[in-house]
Amino acid sequence: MSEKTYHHKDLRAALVLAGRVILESEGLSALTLRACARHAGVSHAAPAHHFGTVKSLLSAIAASGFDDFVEALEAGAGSKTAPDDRLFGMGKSYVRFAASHPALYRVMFGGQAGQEMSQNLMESMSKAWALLVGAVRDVTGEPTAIGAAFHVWALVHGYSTLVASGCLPPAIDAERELNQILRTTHRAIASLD
Amino acid sequence: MSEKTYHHKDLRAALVLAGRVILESEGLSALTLRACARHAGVSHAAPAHHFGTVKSLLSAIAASGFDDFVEALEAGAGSKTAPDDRLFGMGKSYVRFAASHPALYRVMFGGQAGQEMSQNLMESMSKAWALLVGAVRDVTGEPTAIGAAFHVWALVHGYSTLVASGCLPPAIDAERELNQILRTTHRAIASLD
DNA sequence: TCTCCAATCTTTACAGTGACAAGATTTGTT
DNA sequence: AACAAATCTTGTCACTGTAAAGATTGGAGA
Repeated sequence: MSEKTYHHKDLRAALVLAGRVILESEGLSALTLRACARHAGVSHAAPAHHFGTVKSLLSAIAASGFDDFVEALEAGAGSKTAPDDRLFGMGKSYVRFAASHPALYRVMFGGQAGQEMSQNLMESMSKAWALLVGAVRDVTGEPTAIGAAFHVWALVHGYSTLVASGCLPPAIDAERELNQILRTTHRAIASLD
Repeated sequence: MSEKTYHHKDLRAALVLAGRVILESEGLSALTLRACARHAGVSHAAPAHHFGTVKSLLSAIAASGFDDFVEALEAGAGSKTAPDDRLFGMGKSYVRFAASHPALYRVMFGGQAGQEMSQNLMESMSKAWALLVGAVRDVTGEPTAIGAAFHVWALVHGYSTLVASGCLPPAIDAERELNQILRTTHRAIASLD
């Protein structure tokens, strides 16, 4: 890789990556266009042509995060065949992802989702949602398990944000509590409704 | 009220109020120390002595939000006597608050809670938590209903953030769905465990 | 192959922001 | 009445987002 070329290759991806690194290491307040530019070794105005506004960069980072998120969910379901096991695996992976990438997770969901989501972001998000609906449908047996899926989503999402924000009350073991909650909810949605 | 006095009275409260107004009307990105100062009719550096850093202002706004939040929860439980009704009322008020103050709600919980919470914020938050634990305890009959309370909290909090972020999937009626979810969870935590 | 154009990056510039320091005004206490 | 502490103002600096104009590159058509 040539060093001092005018830096042509894939700056857009490099900036997104730099943004994610900064996000995890220094927090959201340190995530600036100029910081990403420095991190990528380009001038401070280079990101402009790729992103224009800073919200656009945030949106791209969120989309990138959702891609990894979907991967994690699929890995969580894994090679298991029993619907219950698959849903439990997804739920655990969901929370684990939020816990290990708290700042990213907050960007993914905290960005005024309904407002100005890029098409790319919208798609990545829908993918995760479809994954969840499918897993819940296999458990409940309903043809369209939207209601139950939303129930599960709200539960796991809420648990994740609480954990990612450090709101977990003391004297609660995260893993154990998650198991408990998932089991209870599973019973509730699998039996009736 | 004298007009051109050196502006002595309760600037701190005025700044918090201005911050909340800006937050709801123009969003988080417009919430700056200088904007609050302008809104309150003082110089740009006036907030410094009251808050110092901008995170301090955010923290104060969050605390103020939690105070209103606790009020709303109490009003939601209202004068009802049946534990179930009280919990349901609180849950509905919880979501309604988040839906009608989305930006504020995000500040209340998105602020790296475990990190640098002011003492004031910590207390206001604990108050809401205690309220919830009490209501859940009355429903389940457990002496310490921490687990079940956390379950309910995660559920309602997740639902709220999804609604406040506009992530509600189309073809879902918010009120109706909330009722459904609350009922299902109520059955689950009231029966066993 | 050569030329020219569009995409990409750099340089320069400007308004806003957070934070700090030093000075002005007010309040309260002795 | 006088002094000290609290409160607000003015001035300043580094940093940020954004825009405009100039430099460099890669590729398409001759």
